[in-house]
Amino acid sequence: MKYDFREYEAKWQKRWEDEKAFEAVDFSEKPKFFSMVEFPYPSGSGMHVGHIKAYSGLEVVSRKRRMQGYNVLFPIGFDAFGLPTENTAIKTNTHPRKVTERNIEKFTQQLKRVGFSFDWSRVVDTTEEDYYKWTQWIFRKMLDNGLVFRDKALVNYCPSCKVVLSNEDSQGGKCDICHSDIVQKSKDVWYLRITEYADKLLQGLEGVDYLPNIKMQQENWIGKSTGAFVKFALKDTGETLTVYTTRPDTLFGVTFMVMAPEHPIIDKYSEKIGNMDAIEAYRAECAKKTEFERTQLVKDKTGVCIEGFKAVNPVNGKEIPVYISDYVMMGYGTGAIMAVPAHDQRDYDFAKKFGIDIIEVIKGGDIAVEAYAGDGEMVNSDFLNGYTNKKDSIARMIEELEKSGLGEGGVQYKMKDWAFNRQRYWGEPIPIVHCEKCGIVGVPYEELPLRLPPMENFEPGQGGESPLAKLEDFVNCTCPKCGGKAKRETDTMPQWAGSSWYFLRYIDPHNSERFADSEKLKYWLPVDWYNGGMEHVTRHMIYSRFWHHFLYDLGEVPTAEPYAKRTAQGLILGPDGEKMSKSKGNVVDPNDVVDAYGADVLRVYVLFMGDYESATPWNDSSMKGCKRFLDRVAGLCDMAKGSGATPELETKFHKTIKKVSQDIESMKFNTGIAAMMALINDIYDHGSLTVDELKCFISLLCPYAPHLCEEIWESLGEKELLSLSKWPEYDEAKTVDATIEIAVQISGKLKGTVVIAADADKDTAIAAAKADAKIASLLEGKNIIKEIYVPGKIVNIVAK
RNA sequence: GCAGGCGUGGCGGAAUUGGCAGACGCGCCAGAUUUAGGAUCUGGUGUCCCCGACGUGAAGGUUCAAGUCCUUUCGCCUGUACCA
Repeated sequence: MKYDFREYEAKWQKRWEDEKAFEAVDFSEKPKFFSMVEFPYPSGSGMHVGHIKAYSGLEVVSRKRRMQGYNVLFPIGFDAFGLPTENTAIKTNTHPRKVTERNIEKFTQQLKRVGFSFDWSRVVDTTEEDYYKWTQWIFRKMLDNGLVFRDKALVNYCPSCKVVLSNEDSQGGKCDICHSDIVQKSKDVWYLRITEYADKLLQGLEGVDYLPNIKMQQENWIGKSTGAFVKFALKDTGETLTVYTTRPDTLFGVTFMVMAPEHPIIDKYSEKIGNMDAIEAYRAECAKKTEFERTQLVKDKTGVCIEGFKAVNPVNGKEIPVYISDYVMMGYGTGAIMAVPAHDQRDYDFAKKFGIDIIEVIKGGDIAVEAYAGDGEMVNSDFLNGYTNKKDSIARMIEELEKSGLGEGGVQYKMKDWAFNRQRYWGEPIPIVHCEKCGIVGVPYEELPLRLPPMENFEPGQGGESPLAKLEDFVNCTCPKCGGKAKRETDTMPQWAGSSWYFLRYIDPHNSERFADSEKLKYWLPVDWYNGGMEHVTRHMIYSRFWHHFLYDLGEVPTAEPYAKRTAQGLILGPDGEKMSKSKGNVVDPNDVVDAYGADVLRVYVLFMGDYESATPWNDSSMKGCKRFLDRVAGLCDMAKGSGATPELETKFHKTIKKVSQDIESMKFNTGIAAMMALINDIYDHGSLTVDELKCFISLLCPYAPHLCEEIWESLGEKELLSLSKWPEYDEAKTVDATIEIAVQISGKLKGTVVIAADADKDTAIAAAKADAKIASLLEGKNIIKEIYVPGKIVNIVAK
């Protein structure tokens, strides 16, 4: 047979679809396997080969599991709300709904051409009303449960485009679109209180099977720290300034305090402050910097000393100055710090610049040169003097603080609450109304979905408001509570919302009563294996784990954790070794590859090109090697006759089945394919194989190159689909060779090899090695000091 | 700065608990076939001073034995929120 993919790829794709070969069955008796890939954002430029690699991993796993008798749910959908679609809509004067439909169609066509075994009956689209109804429903539940609140926040604002920008779109303080200067603007923001779940999210990591680096990234993102809250009296105000510190035991080394420039206490006492002008000027400077810029570590600290009040160190009564500086953020801790310049480099730099005292309280460094952050004996610290273990000194200080009521132990998280509103059209409307009398009122559940109203012009409203603010019919409404006049919230949800629960909708995508049926949830949850990009392992995964934990607490889902296992694929780089991007012109379109080489070659190549978890550059000629491999597979048909096993090949077959099976489970697809290539080389060397062996070979290859394998399977007279037939099994005993070649070393240097029985004992192996003529001559006249035999590997004779 | 990761032939990459470094593929070289190109087939291909020695970013160390373990160091990539 020839590898003539144009003849049959479409044929098999149609047959899989006609026979519903890959549709999951709810409540099947078979063991369930829920494998999920990150659903794509359907962009206008279509898919690139990176998507194909991202999906091919679990595609192969899923196909193998089906052949092993699992009831597999391998779904796909579209995360279709988002800014790029809205921008395309504005630019081309097309409704985002239309743009989305067009893009989804394009993606669907591309995905189907590659022959992915998705369950196409369960496709979800986050922008459909019967999907976002439930996104809004979950949000409403959060509102009812006190997890939604409103607060002021500083946002990146482009005065020219009149839009709020993400940090990503405002790097370097310039707007990504028009390149004008960004300003920091205070704005009302809806928050989800994710910090309430910080501990649960941290503890939940203990029971899940994520790659270790993924787990660590999530732990660091949540960032739990233990320390103490300490109260400093502000003299002449009656106010206390509370700070958070991880090292309360360094309190005797505090020589000044720093507040974030935006700290509200400054405004409260502005009349007492003598240099308010200087402070306002400094604040104006800070407002120009984005958070991104403020967070760049700079040696040269800036700040202003507040004239008007001083703080009192609670442990020694010393009066110390209070500064404002932009290295302190409102968003972490309390927005103010106690500065210990001797033992914190940032405080040290600040103290040096402003000529503030530096008092050593931990011995071990040279504070004339730099801050010392290591451990050591406590000095200059009254009752803490002599402590050498920081755990003890911290505990003692907390004890003292709590006794005197000047502070208490506490924990802090790096993780911030989730800013949940965007001033955009193409997103889920936030189901809230603002009533003059009742305040914030949720839209009643029976009124969901709160539909995105039709609109012509998606340009943002005045002063960076959502486009929806321009629609009076939408904005003006009656309060669900009192029936009086009210206004709707016009902001929409961020893109993260729809993707926070989509795995639940796959389980029951057409349910109109509930987001998913409880029994089905019980059957399918958790997702057994979730694969996606490294860039989503913190934000997306933590957000969706948060939503799931919340639903679990409500009793709506049967598991606390949504994902039992998580892996991540590496990027495909352009042929130039750079990240693929339109602007660099190094993007490879999967359609072009399918046209020229066929879907099977594309599938095999993206998994063979390198380690699945690492970034690998695309290489056209390397892909041709995969084409040659499939040519040779097709060629096996002409060599196959008879049944049973070929003695010369039998062990090789069993070894290959084992290797391919294991490598799929550990996502070492490249070495699994290499094993099949090595086997086919052996078969060609041997010159023939049996029909049974051919069937075994194509069964192993089927998850990778299903079209070709189905075609060969059919040509052998089989009527049922290979994709649903049995995965080959191996006999462990037959994976071992009778004789093996082992290396022989003399004093650790390789000198030759010798063939011995696989089960030979140490004496036999060493005797065989010594019997070798070359080894014998090299050993002549030498004293043998030690003889080592590592079974199946090596003999090492240490001689002098 | 912090966190995570990576350095192996001309290239992508292989190497259980330390046990024959370079599997498999690309590329390259030679031969066969072909009017030529392409395709295909066969053989070869880490380096060198080639019956021997040297080789996994660099330098030390542990060991009978190190790509793998330890120390120091250099370079690169990714994420990032100066986190008190």
